[in-house]
Amino acid sequence: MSAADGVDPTPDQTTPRVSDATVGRLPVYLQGLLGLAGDGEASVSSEALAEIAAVNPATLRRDLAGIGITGTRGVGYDVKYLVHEISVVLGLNQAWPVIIVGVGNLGRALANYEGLTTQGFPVRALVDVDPDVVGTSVAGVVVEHVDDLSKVVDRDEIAVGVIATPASAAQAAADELIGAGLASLLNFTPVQITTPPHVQVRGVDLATELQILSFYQQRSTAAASGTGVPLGAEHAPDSTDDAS
Amino acid sequence: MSAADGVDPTPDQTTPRVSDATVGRLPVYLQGLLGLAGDGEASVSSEALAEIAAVNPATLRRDLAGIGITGTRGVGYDVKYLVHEISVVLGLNQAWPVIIVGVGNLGRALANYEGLTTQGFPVRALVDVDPDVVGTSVAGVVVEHVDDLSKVVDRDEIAVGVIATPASAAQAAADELIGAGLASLLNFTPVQITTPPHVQVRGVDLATELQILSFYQQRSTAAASGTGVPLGAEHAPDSTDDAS
DNA sequence: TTCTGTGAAATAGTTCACAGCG
DNA sequence: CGCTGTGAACTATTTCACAGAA
Repeated sequence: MSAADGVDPTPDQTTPRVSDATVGRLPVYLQGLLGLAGDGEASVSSEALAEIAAVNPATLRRDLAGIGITGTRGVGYDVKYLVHEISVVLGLNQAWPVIIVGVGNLGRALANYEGLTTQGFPVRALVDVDPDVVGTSVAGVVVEHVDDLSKVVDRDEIAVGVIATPASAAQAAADELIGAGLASLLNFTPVQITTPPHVQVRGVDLATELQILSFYQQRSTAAASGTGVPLGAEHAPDSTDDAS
Repeated sequence: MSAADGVDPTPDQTTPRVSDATVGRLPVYLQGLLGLAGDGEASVSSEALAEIAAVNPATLRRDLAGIGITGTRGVGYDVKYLVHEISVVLGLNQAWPVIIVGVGNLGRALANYEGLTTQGFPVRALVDVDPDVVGTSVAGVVVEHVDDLSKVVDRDEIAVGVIATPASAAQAAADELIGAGLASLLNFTPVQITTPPHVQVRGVDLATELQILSFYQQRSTAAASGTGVPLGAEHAPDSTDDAS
């Protein structure tokens, strides 16, 4: 029983089978490595890089071994080589043009975020529904109408769709992006969008992140002060107000 | 992380020990439940909610049981009750005032994002280093100088610090926030910041998310087209065939 | 000697499957 | 009956610990 789900005459071999957990850490390693490279470091030990990435050294070594990266015993890993290899594994040796749907506050901020372009995700297109916004230029890109989305995706060879619409329009935006042939979406709205299985969606939701922080903060405060109410602010529970 | 390691005279009992995996899903359930509540639904089965949240029903039931939430056999879970209980567990029955450090494009977008305030994370303070920005008003909040950060945190009873500075200033911002007594940080820069163990940091990094998307997109494209180069763009990197 | 690569053990998390309450 | 709550099996991931390459 290979890992394949359904019927697959070609079990694997072509598939190195990198675990999701590993994939999630690769960008962290890469980030740390870029810092080291900037400092002129030629090699790193798994221990040093693990510290930077805040993981266990064994985990790091296993991750690297798992994607076929090998170091030198007694020495460590070659920084430049590592950067290159991880980049290849992540697919960063090529550009992945991005379209942003929804040019409000957030969309505008994203369009202006140069980290995107410099990291290989050039913002090639912006679309919105608002006629007042369509035609304006943001970060050097002219905003087009969302009705032309499919055409635009095709024309600009877009690879990734970013959803920065109001929550109410998120599902529609996703549907259109998928209809245009995209299989990689990044959803900035707080709603869960549903997609066919071949589409990869990742969500970046502020509220979610904050709620998780809130949980841990509450827990640690409670632990510290016995039966703690956090901070100085004492808002008695109750009030489940917005049952919306 | 770092739950009790070695010596702990009081093993637990006070600590319900909710798993990280569960905590990460609670906001998703909550989101789905709010939608159901909005539709006027009075109760849900684990199956229905699991579908909305895209998880296995057993996982959902276990999560809920794990935080002490109980349903009614043969019926399901009471929506309003669930919303309330999850909110309490996440600590959402109180407000967690937020400070944003760095009022650039991103900081401004975050400050204007009303989702924050409506979900119990009011943006109470903004600080920046730029004298041109200090004194201006963004989203109804006057930007103060970062030198006053500690004072501001104290005055406004801030609970969460959001780092929206340029990457180069991220660590310094984190240090100041921690120095001001905060234990919950949300880092929007692409750099890994280091903090003492009692501080919870969560990162929302666009590049990381996109790199992960890139990986999966590349994998699926490769799988689909045999030996695939993705999309129409054919950037043959140099053959990085393994070097093992 | 140092530091990788990896069996093997330990942990964590998921999912099945079903007893049993309402 | 339908659907929860959970033992038990299973799968995934982490971590230890150490053999062995450079």
